[in-house]
Amino acid sequence: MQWSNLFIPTLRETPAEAEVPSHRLLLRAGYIRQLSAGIYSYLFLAQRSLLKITAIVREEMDAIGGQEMLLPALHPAEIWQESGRWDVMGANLFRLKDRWQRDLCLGMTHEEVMTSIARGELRSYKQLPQIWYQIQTKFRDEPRPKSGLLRVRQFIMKDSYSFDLDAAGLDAAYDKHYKAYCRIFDRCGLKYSVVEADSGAMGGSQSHEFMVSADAGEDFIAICDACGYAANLEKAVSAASAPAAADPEGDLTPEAFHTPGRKTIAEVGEFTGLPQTSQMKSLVMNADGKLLLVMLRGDHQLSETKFAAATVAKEIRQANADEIREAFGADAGSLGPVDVKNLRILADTALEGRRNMISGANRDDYHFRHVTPGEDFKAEFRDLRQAAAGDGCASCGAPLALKKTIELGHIFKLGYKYSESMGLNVLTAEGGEVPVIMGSYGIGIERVLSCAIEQSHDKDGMALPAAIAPFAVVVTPVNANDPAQRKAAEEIYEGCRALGLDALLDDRDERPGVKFKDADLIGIPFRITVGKKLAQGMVEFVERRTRASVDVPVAEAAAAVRAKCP
RNA sequence: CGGGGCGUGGCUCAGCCUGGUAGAGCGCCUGGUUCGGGACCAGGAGGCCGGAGGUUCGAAUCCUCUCGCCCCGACCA
Repeated sequence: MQWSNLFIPTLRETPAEAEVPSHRLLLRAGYIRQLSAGIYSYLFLAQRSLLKITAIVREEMDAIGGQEMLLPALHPAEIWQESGRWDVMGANLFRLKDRWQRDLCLGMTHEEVMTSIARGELRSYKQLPQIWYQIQTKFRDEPRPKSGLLRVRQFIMKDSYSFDLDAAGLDAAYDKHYKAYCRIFDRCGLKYSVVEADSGAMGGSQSHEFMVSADAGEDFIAICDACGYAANLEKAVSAASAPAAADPEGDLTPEAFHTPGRKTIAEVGEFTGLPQTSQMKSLVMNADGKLLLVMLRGDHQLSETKFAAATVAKEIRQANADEIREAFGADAGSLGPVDVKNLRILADTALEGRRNMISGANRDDYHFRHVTPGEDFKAEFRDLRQAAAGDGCASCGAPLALKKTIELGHIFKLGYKYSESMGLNVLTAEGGEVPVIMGSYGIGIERVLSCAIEQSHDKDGMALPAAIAPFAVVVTPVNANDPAQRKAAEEIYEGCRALGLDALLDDRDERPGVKFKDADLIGIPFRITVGKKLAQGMVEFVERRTRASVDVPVAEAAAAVRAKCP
């Protein structure tokens, strides 16, 4: 294509609203324009890139036997009510009414629709297994859209669903997806980690996330460089670091002492001269309306995900000040586990075996010293804390690192959640009726592009992987008014096209600086510059990422690009 | 939902405190000179200052309300 005919609205300056690199560059490079908060128009360049990404996704999904469909974005409330998610999803679900005042919503995922198709049609084990997928626009009324295309209210997602007779079948479908996702992200030129994840509201037993490390991300993962263990921070298991000070020996009795105005762990630590690791943190939680006391080491943080899993509660939150006062007779800041009779107490495993620690005394402005978990109070010991940087890896003991990441893809073993709630059953060989076991697998298409930019950019712009760049190569005559340059550039451009390359001819009557800057900005991986060396029959072949430049004869330029592209 | 910030030509911003009906740079259009990393000269187009109401002889500027956008936190497959 000829640049002079195209709509590529590059900006010299960064629009004020953009903060993260991918957002800045998508705007500056003329890929996207914002219509409203979290809602973007994808212009020519973005669309080309997204089409390349979806083509790769399609190829790999088809390769594992996936069958592409396209399902409605507009759903009747009934199917969401059946699965129970009409209520669970709350304000995140876009809801609307039709002219008859019937409730509808815009699909945020498609488990319900897929299951409703399957239950009408899948009747026999002989029809299993199935993998169905689609590439569809999804809608989520995010409380806080942000960071360009990273968190938006309308986005494209590849979602697939597997239907199997039994757990072994689900394992196989899950494994196929796992491998297909690796191939997809490899082909897209991304560096990523696969981590164990919480299956959360989706239900189900096993789940992995495909994460790209980036400062713009909003998820944390814990990762062990030594053995490869990696998990979402919500779920990561670790060996707690050693306490900073040894516990006092002996079978000591809790002893109250006055701590006027000392409420936080840090304040009590300063007051007692003891490190945070010698203290216990008492958190009061409300799980489905019941209060629980949670004990953690002073320097640890509660993982609400682990807590929710331990209590099997649907709704958890921190208890409010009134609830705390009523149950403990003291305010937060002076709470502790000693003599707590009527509440269930959960304690983190890092407290198991510790002795003679500090805790609140359930009396304002008093704490206890010499509190021994298991002796001075009874508790159920569970892994409840969030892993911290420097904790030991649970598998090999090497220190864990925390990384900020963007979630690109997520695969779930759903189990029977939807087949049971929505009545998707098949007959077995024995003639009995059993629910179908399902899996659900998503990829955020725009996030692939955003992550590629986050991973591959410099001060001049994007440096996209060739597989997903809107064009593979741009042919740039330095002086568009020089007939010889023009002719050579056109020949090379046609040569590239003949070799099946997506080529762009920068035929604009602009100064060379402008053309180079724009080419760098929009991230075309290769550039052929037709300039003064044309007199010797040579042109320059420049690689965007490395800036490496080699002179090649005009007749060989197209082939040189071809050799570098996937 | 809590906290903070911002809405002035396509973009970046000044003007607002101390009211007198709008500016710069970039971009855009025309002509000319240029042509290897965002050229130069000359001429030109483009803004009811987010919206509504109020104060005032007079509001981009002061007051009230409202809408929108961004950031931090909470929340979040």
